[in-house]
Amino acid sequence: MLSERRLEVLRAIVQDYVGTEEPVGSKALTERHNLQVSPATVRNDMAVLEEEGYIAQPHTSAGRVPTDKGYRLFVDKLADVKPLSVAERRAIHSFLESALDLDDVVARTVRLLAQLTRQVAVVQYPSLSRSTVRHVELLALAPARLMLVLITDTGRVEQRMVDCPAPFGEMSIADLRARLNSRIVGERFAEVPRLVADLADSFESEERGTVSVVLSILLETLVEEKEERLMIGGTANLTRFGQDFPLTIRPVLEALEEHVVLLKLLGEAKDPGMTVRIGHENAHEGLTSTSVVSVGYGSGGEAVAKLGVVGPTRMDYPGTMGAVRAVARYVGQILAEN
Amino acid sequence: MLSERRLEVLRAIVQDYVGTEEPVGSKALTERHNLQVSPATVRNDMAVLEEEGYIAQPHTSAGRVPTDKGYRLFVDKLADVKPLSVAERRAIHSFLESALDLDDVVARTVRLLAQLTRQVAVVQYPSLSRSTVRHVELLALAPARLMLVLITDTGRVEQRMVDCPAPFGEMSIADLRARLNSRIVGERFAEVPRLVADLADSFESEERGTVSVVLSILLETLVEEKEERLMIGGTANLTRFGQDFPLTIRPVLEALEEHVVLLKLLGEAKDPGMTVRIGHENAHEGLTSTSVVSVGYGSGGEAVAKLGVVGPTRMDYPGTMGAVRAVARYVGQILAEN
DNA sequence: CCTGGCACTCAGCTGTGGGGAGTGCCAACC
DNA sequence: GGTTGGCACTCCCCACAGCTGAGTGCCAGG
Repeated sequence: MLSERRLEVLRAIVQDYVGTEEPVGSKALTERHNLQVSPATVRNDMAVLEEEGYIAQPHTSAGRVPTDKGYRLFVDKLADVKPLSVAERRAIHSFLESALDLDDVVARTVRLLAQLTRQVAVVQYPSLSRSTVRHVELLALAPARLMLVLITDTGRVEQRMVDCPAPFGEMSIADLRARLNSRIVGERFAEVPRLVADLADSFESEERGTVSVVLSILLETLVEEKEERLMIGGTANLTRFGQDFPLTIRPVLEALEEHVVLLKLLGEAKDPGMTVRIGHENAHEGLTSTSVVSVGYGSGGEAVAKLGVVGPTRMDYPGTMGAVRAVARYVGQILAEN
Repeated sequence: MLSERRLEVLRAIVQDYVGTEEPVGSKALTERHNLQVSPATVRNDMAVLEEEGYIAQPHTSAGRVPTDKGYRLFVDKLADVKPLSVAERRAIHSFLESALDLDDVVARTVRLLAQLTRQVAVVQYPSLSRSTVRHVELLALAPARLMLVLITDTGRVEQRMVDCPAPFGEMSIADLRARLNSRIVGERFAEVPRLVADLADSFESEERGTVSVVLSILLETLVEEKEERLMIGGTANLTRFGQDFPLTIRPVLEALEEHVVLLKLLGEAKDPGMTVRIGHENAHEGLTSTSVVSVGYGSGGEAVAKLGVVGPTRMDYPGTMGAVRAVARYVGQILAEN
């Protein structure tokens, strides 16, 4: 167990390093934080912190830099989430409020997060399976072609083409639409497979083919991990990373383009509150020098999706966490209002 | 007017520079291209080309680099679009064919373009105003709240919330929906304002408020330049740019995040065929060291939107143009099939 | 356990000196 | 007039060396 003062030294190192982006030495520390001890004492503390793996030296005769483990301790024990100012909160709310539709809400959220944190923002669309059904529409496009449109309570709209095995009548489509809607509107999408399981049985045999195709497409649309979408932004902030650049930025940009990777990353964050994954805690190797701060958001008590930011491990954790949390709250509110 | 051989020299310079990313000298030129003349002659030609502004030296005693004007001449007169191989075309088609919906088509197109050209890809969603109406849906969400859903023949779906001045009956909604659809389905969105202008008049006065709110939201959705959306990808390719990096990459990433800027950029390309804007020809200052190759795509004869790539002025123009054109064609086909 | 002192380390900057690729110019040649 | 080989010149780039200074580890004394 580290003494109180050593923790204080670690905190000071993290803060200074985040601020200056340069290894911090013992003398500078005592000058900028009133630790009430001499540089020599701090040096001893640093030696201990280094031995325990919380900090490291880029090379001999350089200052110290926090390790992933050091940031972890900082985040868990030493840092408080920094709440946003009233002005910031107001700005967030009014910016999100004027969104036109869900795409716009998501797009604005991304911009907002990127701007507030000065990092890369990632916002997942509300998951279908965790939303409820607002409406299902079936449109006849051609004699044997339908369009299936799903609308959720969070405003998300998904459409799919359906190629039917045989032509269908206008009446039977209307009938199917009505029956589908009466069964599932207001229900959670996760329940839909159960609710429509026997729907085909109640149709005449010549229509059953069409009905079952429609249903299978409907169910396909709901397959978890296929239905999830996200939007990213603020990649220009990556240029503030550091100097060496194909080495740092490239893999990150590549990882960000792989939405599947990002979705998995967000999915792994099981913590009901905020999750911070630091450096090597991220499984994906392109992201081992970044940290990911994520949190669920939702209109009611329960999260319908996640959002967060990706930035260098050397980031302002309290500020970032504050911004992420605040934005998540307001997005939830906005979704609830629609 | 430049002699035949001087043009040949320019072409050789462009090709070599694009290949090596290094200023090209007279000796290397004569070795790699059989120009049938000595380096000294090439040097004389280069001096002329430089005087005319087609090439430049980064510093005395260095090789030559094409200027924007040089690339312009190369693209206009010296380069042929390089068609893709059969295998590539087949891959494009099968990759796009398995798309589920419009979002997926656009997303796949972006990936494809980015991969083929190894540059940043930009794909605009089919413009609403240049599409035709497939269906309009009105859903009652609350006593005085509607959701308006527009579906185009290109598969694009837009939704908007409508807050009505007064509660409405289920019947009147069905009525409005039916009348709206019968007027505009199959028509081009651009015609919609004209077609619905007098629709409110035919309703009872107590419903007229709701109807006109719905119509105004409908029209608002169609306002050009507000309805346009796009998707970008392949930003990781920016890291192949060069060495100095906040200076080159940063403004480009920033410009790319400004979708408004990109839309304007694409909109400016009036050429019915392919448009290439080189370096300073791009109005936006973040993009003065990039070239933009764009082309319209569409299901029928006429373009419903544009797509293209953004890359360094030092890019493989023939190859890029070939890829952009091919992808645009296949996207058009896929849209037509839906 | 804290502190001042001291020797040591080493990244980063600066300055110097070739090496080499490339140029411009000129005189000769076809 | 266009083309060519020769030649002096320019200047970027790189490698090497020396210096500086921030920072460290260790130790002896408080």
